[in-house]
Amino acid sequence: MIDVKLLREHKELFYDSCRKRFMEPASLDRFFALDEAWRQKLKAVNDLKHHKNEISIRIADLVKSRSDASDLKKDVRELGESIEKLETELSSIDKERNEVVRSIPNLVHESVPVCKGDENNAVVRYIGNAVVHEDDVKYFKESTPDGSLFTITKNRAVSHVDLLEKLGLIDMARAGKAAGARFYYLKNRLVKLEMALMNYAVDFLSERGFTVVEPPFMLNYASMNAVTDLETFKDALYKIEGEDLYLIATAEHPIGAMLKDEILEESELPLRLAGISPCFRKEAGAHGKDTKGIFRVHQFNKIEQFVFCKPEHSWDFLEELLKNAEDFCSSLGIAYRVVNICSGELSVLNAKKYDIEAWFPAQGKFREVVSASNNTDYQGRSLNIRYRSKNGNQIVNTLNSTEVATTRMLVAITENFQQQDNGGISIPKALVPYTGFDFISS
RNA sequence: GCGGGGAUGGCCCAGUGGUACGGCGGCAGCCUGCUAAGCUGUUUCUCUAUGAGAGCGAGGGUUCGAAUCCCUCUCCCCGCGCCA
Repeated sequence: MIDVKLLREHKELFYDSCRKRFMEPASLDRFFALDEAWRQKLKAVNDLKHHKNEISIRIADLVKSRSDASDLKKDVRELGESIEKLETELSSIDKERNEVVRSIPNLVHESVPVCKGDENNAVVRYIGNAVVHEDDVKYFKESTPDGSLFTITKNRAVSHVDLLEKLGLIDMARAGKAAGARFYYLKNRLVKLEMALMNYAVDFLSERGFTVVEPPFMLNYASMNAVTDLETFKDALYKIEGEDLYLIATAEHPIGAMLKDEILEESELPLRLAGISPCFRKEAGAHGKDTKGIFRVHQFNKIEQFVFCKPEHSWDFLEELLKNAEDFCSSLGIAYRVVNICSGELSVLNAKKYDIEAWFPAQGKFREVVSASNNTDYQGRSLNIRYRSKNGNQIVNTLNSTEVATTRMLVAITENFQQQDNGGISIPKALVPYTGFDFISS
């Protein structure tokens, strides 16, 4: 959540941020109305309580000296009733105000392009040498900076669904029968390839100073509500029936919640954590999108980068996390572009977000494979994670970024590394030490 | 799942109905050539702040008054059961 003190003292920052997000500032107006009512009510309640405490102390004296206190007791009982009534009103105002505060989005960073729609995201850079079908050259050039390196081909790459089915590496039909749409069975060498991706990513981040963590795959309501904006995400999260448990949609959730309500030493920061977990998503709003194959699924594995740091370092860390993910893509030989997500498409938590979009030659498109966000102090405040400093306890900043989401990267590899002559898939060199083979054939 | 024990400020810990004791650590100041020691103050949250309110795992209840008594729940420790 946002800093309520900052909101009171610099309301213009928040109205400006709302405008950048193309949101009505209704929640801000509502907050100020409720806050005013709350303060008045609080003052009244505190005055009554003060009075009550004073009388209680007098009663204590009377009781100690064995005198009669029944008149005073009657007064206090009546006071108690007034207090109870006011407190009920106060807590209902407080509850609504807190809900309103939680709906106020993070401040948008000044470097974020102000506009609506993914098509207006700013292209930051393009890296690699994409193989582009001749029909897609126009789109490719429009989607990348001038002078970007690419290779034109006349042969359209086969879709991952067709190729993987043909090679006996996935079974979508039976997954549909057993579990439903957007589930999959991976088979044979594709399983090994996925494990190789995960092992490689874990080693990659370990070498860059990350502590590898396998977290709980479910969280309780309090943790989930603190680590993410549950109102927005409840349609994306699976709830366990009859239990206070939600399946995680990313390791970001349990890693963030890991330090909930803790006070860290300044010397412990920054903390670089690499979470490895399955991710469960309802994809409720994605009807009709990417319905075939394993590009958009209800369950996938992901290695996630997460950083807890001091506020003055978080913008450097956003670049570091992005670099880690970029280097990983590059090392696999996947061409990609980096986009700076525009203000209208940011989540409530984000101050700024970069996506890495890999080149998918069969689709003839750049598609999201990585998302790197700086949530500044927004998530840290909801989680109540602080660190000791000379100026008192301060809220940590949190950042997260995909390192690799396996299913999307398996699709990228399948589309980019398929062999036109023999219909097989070659394995990116960096992964061969992990797979133990360098080719998948029929 | 069953039985027993526990949860108090950043940490440790006292507290059997009268408004949370003491220690450690941190911070500030004093004192000594420096350092250490010592001494003094301070230490959580909220508010319209020379003041007041809240806070003893969470939520209810009894009471003028609850860390303390009662009920429900959570987590941790010990033992039993079950178990990859």
